[in-house]
Amino acid sequence: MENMVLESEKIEKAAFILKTIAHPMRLRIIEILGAHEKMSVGEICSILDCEQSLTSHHLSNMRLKGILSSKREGKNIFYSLKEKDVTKILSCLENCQCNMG
Amino acid sequence: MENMVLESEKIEKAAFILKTIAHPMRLRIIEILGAHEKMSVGEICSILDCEQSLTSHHLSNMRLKGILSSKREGKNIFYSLKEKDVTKILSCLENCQCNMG
DNA sequence: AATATATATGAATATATGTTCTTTTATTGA
DNA sequence: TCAATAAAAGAACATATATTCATATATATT
Repeated sequence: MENMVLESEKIEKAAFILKTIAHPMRLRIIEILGAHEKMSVGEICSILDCEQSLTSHHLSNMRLKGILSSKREGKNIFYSLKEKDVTKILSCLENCQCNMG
Repeated sequence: MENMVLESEKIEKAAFILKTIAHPMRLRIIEILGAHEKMSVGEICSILDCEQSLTSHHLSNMRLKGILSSKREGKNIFYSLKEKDVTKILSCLENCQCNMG
């Protein structure tokens, strides 16, 4: 294709990232971490009003896939965005949405 | 949350859109339609080098979910982006990716 | 009307995802 | 060392998604 924005390898990567974040809870997590630098699992749980285990599954899923990083401090484990840039996808969606659906 | 970019209903919507497009073939379709205004199923098939039925499934999936629209002209059915704004998600990804993963 | 072409549709299937519940591991502090 | 707290990990399950194959529908052409 002439005007391709993304070449083939990058398309795969893009799809992978989108798939990883395409879930309401995970988007909220990204939003929270976009605003907070780092946050413990417990704090995230209570903000999202979501069970520990489920929250933890989502968090480690995103960590495994390279979106988040984590660091233990005492009893807590703090998660943060590996690249703040992901939040740009959210603001982008914010703009797109008015017109769509 | 204080600094929320997206409120709750919009988060759901955003997740829905992301989920809908989070697939290599579908991203390519969006890319193509971002560059072409409208294109027939057959043309899309051959550009993607993808089987008719699979292509059609992806296309109607995205149409059902409000990302694409379609219009028959003779034997062909032409698809187009319902909102060109979706392509912004791709360019956004393009920028994000250099740093991620 | 018969045929060819373009596309959609549906069933079948394999695979992936999301969620819940239970158990385990790590850390701290008594 | 024991109990408490924080989080991870794993099994089980339900649900969703992607793909293939076969068939149906719509249009155009003869």
